[in-house]
Amino acid sequence: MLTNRQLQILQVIIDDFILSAQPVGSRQISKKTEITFSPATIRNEMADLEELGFLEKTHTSSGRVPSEKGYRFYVDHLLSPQGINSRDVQQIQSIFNDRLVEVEQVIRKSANILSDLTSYTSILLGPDVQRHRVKRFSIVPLSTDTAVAIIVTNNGHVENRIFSLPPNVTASELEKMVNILNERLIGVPLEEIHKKLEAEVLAIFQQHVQSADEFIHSLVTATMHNSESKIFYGGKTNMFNQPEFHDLNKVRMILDLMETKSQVHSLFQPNESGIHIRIGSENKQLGMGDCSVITTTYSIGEDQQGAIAIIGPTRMDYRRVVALLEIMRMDLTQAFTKKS
Amino acid sequence: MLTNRQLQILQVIIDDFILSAQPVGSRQISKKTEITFSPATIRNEMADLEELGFLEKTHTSSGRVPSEKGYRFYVDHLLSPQGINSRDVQQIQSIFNDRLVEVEQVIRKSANILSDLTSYTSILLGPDVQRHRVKRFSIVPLSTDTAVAIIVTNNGHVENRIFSLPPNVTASELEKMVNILNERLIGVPLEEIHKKLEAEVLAIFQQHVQSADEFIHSLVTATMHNSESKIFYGGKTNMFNQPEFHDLNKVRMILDLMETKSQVHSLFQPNESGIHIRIGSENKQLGMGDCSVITTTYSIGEDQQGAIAIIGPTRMDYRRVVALLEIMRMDLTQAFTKKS
DNA sequence: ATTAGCACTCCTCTTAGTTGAGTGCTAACA
DNA sequence: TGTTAGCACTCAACTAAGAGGAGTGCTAAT
Repeated sequence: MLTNRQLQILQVIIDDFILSAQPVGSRQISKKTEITFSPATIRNEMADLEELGFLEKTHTSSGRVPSEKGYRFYVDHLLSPQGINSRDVQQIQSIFNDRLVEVEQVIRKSANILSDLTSYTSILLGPDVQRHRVKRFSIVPLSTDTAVAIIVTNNGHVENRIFSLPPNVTASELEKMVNILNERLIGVPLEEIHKKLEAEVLAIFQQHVQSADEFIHSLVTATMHNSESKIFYGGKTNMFNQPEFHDLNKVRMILDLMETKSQVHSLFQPNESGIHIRIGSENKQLGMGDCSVITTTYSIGEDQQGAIAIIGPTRMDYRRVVALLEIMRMDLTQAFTKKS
Repeated sequence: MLTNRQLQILQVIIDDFILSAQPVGSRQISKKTEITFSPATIRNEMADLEELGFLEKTHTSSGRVPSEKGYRFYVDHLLSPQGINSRDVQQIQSIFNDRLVEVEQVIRKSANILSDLTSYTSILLGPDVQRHRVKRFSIVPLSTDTAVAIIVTNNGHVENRIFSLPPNVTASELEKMVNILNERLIGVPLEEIHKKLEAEVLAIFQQHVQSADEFIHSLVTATMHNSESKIFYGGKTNMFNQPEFHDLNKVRMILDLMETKSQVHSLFQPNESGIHIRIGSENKQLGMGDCSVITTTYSIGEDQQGAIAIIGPTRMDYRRVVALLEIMRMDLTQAFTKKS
């Protein structure tokens, strides 16, 4: 167990390092007003903290730098909630000033504001389209053998996909099919459409139209690989400001990661609420060893969730980011549930 | 006017520099098999070429490096067309192997292959949606005061926008209006919809429904700010490989530029066909002073165009890129006009 | 007109020395 | 016994000087 003095010193060191990005020495610490003991004492304590694994040295005669374990302890035990500057709060509120109707717009703006306020990179996940429910299904023929299927969801999201039409489908048949589809699919979540098509709709189609098999098959392939939730970025190049990312290779790795949808999705905790922090090597993605990721979720309507991630160096201003995410999460949730 | 020997030397220097990124000296040139004269002679010629502005030195006793004027001369007069490796051609053809129905998919894949083959960054512009023509217009109400307007175009593209519904619009009124809209708008290019709405449709609406004004107004604002042509990127971080971009700030500028739609659009020549090359400071965009941009266009259907840009260092392999773009442009044009 | 030879330039790399921030340890002190 | 002053030691960062080498420009010979 750490003594109070050790806790205090650890806190001061991490707070200082987060600001300066420089190894912090005993003399520097002793100058802080809240520190009443001498550099020598501090050196002894630091040696102990290092032995316990909370601090590291970059070389034998350098100041101390927090280790991952140090950061972990810091965020778990030393992170007193921070009040946020009212100017910042105002800026967040400004997202909702101009009555943006579309969810996308709000999220896009949120991403930018978050990256501005943190000076890190933000990634926001929009609502999980797979869980939207069908509001209307329509089919618009384009040529003799192709048509576009359009699904409007309860949230006003529109999915569309071109698919190939079996030969010799008449207009009246098509109309009939669209009617059946609407009867059967309204209220069904997108992720279940293809099951529903095969389980129920196929049988009905077979009674009414020719080439039902092919038709359903076409529709199933068209609706199967439906889009995942959309990804919005803010401040993609903000990490260039951080001294720890002055290395081109690191930056490249992270930028490449952000171009890959599956990798981006892997940054988020599956469905858990609250704020999650992953520090350094706790991130398993290639090239994220020097990053910390703070994630949280927000609600959209009744049963849908979006997610927020902030990516920064391990030397991230955890306190500030956590506070900002807390506000953002609440504001977004409020904005999106009030409405629908 | 340059002598033949000067032309030959200029060509060799640029070809060599494009490959090596190192200033090239007289001895190095004299070793090439096609060069029959001595280093001293070459030095004299180089001094002349420098005086004429085609070459530069990085310092008094360094080898020569092409100047922008040198590159310009090179691409204008020394760029013999290059046959492309059959393996590369094959890879380009592979885009069209698997019958991708959707234009977007083809373009996305093209962007990736282009950046792979060139090892530069590629940007592709999809068709100019504004010039698509309305195939079907429909409106799906979401709540009492909002609805989503959906426009399917002749190419199977789907535009949709949420707009606010005037109070007290009945379902039958809505149906009536959609019918009128379809009668009047089918075949109209998206860019002209709002004009048409105000000029023709408004008058008709006024005869049939209440609150026609508001309704049209809502629709106009919804269709006014329609999406520009979609942008597809390939190899965004490829520039990290180029030694001239080992400077974080340069890279950052370019990456930031690529995040800004208007900036990206400014990279493209307005509508001119053929292949265009802008070298170094011929690019007016901030941070593009060390880049060259090669652009061209391809056709989609009868009257629509997409565009391709390759961004690399001024020390770009112009010959190869031009040859690749030529092929790509033709293949895309062919693929997209055959179909529709 | 071409080229060999040579002095000169200037980048790059290495080595050595200096400085300064910071540590660990010992001994003195309250 | 916990705290602190003092001091020797370490090591990164900076500076200066020198060696090596690639390349040039000029002159004179071919």
